[in-house]
Amino acid sequence: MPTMICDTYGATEAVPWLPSPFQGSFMARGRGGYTHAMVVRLKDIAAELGVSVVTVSRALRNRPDIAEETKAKILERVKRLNYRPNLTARSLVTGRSSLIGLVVPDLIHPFFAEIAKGLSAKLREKEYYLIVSSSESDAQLEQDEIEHMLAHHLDCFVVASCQKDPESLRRIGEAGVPLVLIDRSFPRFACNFVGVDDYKVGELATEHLIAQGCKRIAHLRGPATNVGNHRAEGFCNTLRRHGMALPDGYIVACGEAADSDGERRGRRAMEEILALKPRPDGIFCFNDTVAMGAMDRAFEAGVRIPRGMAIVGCGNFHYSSKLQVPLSSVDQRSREIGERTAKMVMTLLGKPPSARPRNVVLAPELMVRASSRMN
Amino acid sequence: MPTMICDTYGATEAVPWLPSPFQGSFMARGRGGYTHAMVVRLKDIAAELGVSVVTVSRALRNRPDIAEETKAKILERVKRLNYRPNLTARSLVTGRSSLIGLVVPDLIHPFFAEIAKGLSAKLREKEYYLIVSSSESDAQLEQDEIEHMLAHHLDCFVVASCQKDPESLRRIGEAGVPLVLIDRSFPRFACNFVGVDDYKVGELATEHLIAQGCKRIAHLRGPATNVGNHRAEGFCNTLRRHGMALPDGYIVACGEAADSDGERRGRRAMEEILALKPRPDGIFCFNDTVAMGAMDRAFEAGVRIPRGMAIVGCGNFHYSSKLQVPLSSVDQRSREIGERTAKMVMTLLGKPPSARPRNVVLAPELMVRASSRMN
DNA sequence: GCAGGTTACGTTAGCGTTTACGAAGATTGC
DNA sequence: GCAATCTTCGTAAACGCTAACGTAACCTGC
Repeated sequence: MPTMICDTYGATEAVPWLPSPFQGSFMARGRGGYTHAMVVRLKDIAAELGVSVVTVSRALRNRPDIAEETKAKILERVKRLNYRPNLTARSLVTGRSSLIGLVVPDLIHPFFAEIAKGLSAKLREKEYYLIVSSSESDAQLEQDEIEHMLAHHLDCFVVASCQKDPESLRRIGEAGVPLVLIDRSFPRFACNFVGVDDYKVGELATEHLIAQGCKRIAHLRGPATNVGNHRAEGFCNTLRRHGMALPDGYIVACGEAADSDGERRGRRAMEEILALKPRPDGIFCFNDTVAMGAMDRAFEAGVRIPRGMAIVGCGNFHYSSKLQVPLSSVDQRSREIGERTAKMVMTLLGKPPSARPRNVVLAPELMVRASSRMN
Repeated sequence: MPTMICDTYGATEAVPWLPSPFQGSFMARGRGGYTHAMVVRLKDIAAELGVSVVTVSRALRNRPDIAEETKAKILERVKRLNYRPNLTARSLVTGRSSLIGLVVPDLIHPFFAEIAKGLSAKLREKEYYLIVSSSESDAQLEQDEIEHMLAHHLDCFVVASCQKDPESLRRIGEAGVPLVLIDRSFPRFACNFVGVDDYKVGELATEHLIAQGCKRIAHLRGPATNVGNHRAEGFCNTLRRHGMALPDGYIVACGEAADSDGERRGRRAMEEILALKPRPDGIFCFNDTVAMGAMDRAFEAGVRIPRGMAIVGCGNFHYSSKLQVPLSSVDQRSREIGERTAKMVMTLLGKPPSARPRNVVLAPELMVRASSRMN
């Protein structure tokens, strides 16, 4: 009975829509829906106290031009009646919604989940909220999502884009909404950006493998985006700087290598690697999922890790340290990306949209584990 | 240089706020902010075509009382001018925001991340959006978040609550907003609910351990919430049904056992287990994180898994299958919870808030892996 | 005692959209 | 051919809030 569904579970007693503590002095919100709940408005409080709506509004927003005494009286009533300002209405007149849009390729991916968490935590302090959308690494879907979210008049967009071409992202700017790209940037598209230096990622991993004594280092590379390209460039240049060879077939493309697919692609890539002669003794993988698949396949072929082949991944996913052979990995500083993004968003909200784009580029950090530790 | 931050990265060419395709026929949005972008309104389209605002609105909402010819003309212009309805304004008058609030204890936790993803995917189809908040398993924070989110006039709340007492959740209902609890319910609080049958979770895991030949089964139990209690009850009753003993010390409490903490608590719990005589030969753990910590500690003590001790976790986290000894785990059907929740939310939106609460209870599914497979 | 300032409010006019209602013109029925 | 309907549109009012301005009342200072 794998999908049994029942409809009686737990206690079924009273409905949670209890009668309100205040006695129905305010009636339902007219036309909109069926809402029979009592929603307190500025008008209600004003009427009760015999002051004007604006005065109540002033008290709530802590404006200077109101007597302390009146303010106290109003705030007391506000609290007692459990008044909540209608942010929708406020938004309509102020032009700010206190909502930030976050679009990422995959919400489950620990990297993006962590960013979302960091971002959300920081924004909360300023009473901003996050509208999230997972684009499933689908460029068209991402585009549609952004288009729809624009209608909600968000104050800022944060996007880890999977577009090939940033053209559709311009529309965000055209709508007058600030945009922060995270993790992924575009070659000829100047834009606020928070992420890690991916060139350094490649450099760091490769330097490490060289330091561990690897002589023939291969790279399972990612897609032809900025991220994939920069990591590959870092890899190549580091080899060159050390005067090391980069034979044909030492760079295997794994494509998108999204979470679900990465392992399979890693396995296939490793098969190509295993067929090489001489066989590489160090592998820098585009991400940890690819690395996991590659490692699995190497095990099956009887390769011992790290002695027979050292492996370094990328992303420092949560489970990487818990694998059979804990995986060395370049950390992407996701938490900090989230927090720094929040900070950037907050400053952006105060600036006119024409301001010069800002970049925050974090240095990656290598976590050395058993999969590449030689001593 | 662990935190190097630079400010020059990638190309810096043009600002993304390009001049709009339409020639400034509509000016900036007045008072609100500094937005110099041109936002097209109903009024603008109406003026261009010499019709009234309402007519344009009718065309956009596909109302019947409009001539096909006029509609076509309007829609063409709408498309050409790249008009987007202002959902904030619409929301103010209709009383619906097309926004759903999701509050979970931890966004990074794969279980909740998956729910968020499933929910978001289904809601997207109906052009609803998700406002998320991570409560960090802090009851007070959760309460504050909900309170703030209420001000945004969301259409529905989806909450995996970490309250001890559901009292604060009533306020959602009082505000006239539907509420769906997920994963966690409350004893005397009737409310819409989507989740897994936690009693069955305990039953399933315990039955399995018994079937594998375990004679002395212990439980590392979770918090004293519905979830923790139901799993423990399922565990106890199954043992009883099979006439098996449950000696003192065979149930060890691990408390909240949130993601970061769970491993540590698992380790500590396992220490208590290891001290028991006779030592248990099967452990049902509250969740996979606890199981991981427990397993680690057991390894250190030289226990062989599953022969010396079989272990079953709960949650079927992504990494559980990739551990040194792949962990058996009761799957929580997170993806389906997300999708079913979306479905419930959608039906709730059409109903008056007084409707009788509905329960969707999914059957858990056991994933048997090496940590408990005896044959 | 009065110009000039300050303090503490109220009045008015929106924000961009939808709903309710009304009215002109076209169409129908007999 | 005229009342009754249907079709297609417009006008007015509202949703809950805030910005801008106005205006009493009260303070100064000399």
